[in-house]
Amino acid sequence: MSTSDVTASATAPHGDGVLAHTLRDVGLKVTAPRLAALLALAEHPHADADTVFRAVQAELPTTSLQAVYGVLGAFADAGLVRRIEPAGSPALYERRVGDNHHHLVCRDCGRVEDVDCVVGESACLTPSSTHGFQVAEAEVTFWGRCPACAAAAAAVAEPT
Amino acid sequence: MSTSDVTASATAPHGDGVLAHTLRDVGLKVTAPRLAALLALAEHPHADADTVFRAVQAELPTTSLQAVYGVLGAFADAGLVRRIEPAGSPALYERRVGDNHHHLVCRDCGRVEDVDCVVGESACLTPSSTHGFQVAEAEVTFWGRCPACAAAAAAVAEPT
DNA sequence: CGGTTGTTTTGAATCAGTCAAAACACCTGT
DNA sequence: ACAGGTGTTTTGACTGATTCAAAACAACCG
Repeated sequence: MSTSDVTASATAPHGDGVLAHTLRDVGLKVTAPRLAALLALAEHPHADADTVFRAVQAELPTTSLQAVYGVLGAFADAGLVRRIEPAGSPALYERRVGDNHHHLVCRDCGRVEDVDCVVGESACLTPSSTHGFQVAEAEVTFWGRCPACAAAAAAVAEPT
Repeated sequence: MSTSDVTASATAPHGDGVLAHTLRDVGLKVTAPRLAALLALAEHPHADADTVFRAVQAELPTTSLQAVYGVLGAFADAGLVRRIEPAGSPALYERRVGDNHHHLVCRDCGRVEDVDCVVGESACLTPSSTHGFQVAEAEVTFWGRCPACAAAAAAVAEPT
């Protein structure tokens, strides 16, 4: 069985499920590639364009990579997904949005985990000096080593 | 007059000034492109590789872009400069290093300003949940609009 | 069910950065 | 002072991620 059965009705080519409503609610047309991309993002909470592409392609083999870029761009513009770009990685997309959470990134393998805001929204949004900037958002990235990479590094250092 | 007179002595082809010592102190050979790059970074506190390249080229026309990438990479490895990669910009290099400061980035024009750490080093380094990661560093980026872009945006919205 | 508008396909191009080998030059030791 | 070894720079090609543009297509409104 596939991950989602797209039931066609008389008026809605791609069904009327939760995902379809999610799209319509932000004024986007409901298409198969978009539904598949939403599903892919649900399964891969921090996916790059290529990961989404491959997941979408598994269900819809004719989908092009450019379509995925278009879909992800539309999602980001609509506020449906957040786009993050950790140094050294391609852009990642996540559905968890609007809650001011931050990220933990492994320097070795690039793995990303979510972290709730440390010091509360207001402190996060208040730099000591703004240089006259209108500050809209504070983005926090914690860099470190994930458990797997820490274990691998320890094994190399102490090969017994 | 040029920005720096490189005085050749019997033993040191590229002088023995402060910048040369900076390089020797971290075990790097002193070369003209490296001195020029250090100067360029002093004049442009958040410069991308191309900006450094053009500044170096002004003094040393034969310098290649790849040399600049090499120089900046060597500086970063030696801890002489910090490399930041704000989303949507190419990598930027800055000489201010080791003081855990953060950045204010203009969403419109990409301008970058330094900001001292908001809540103190320890709080910055302590996420609420680490998912088992060994956290080494917290990077904070404040996104907003610089004064110039805010004024430009206001002028468009209110064209009178 | 037809038309409009927005989406996807197709194909090409750009930008930032990396890789590799050969020419070169800094620095050490004599 | 000078020659050698090692690290740097040049030269040239190449990759990965993303964007641009035009034509074919499909969702949605009436």
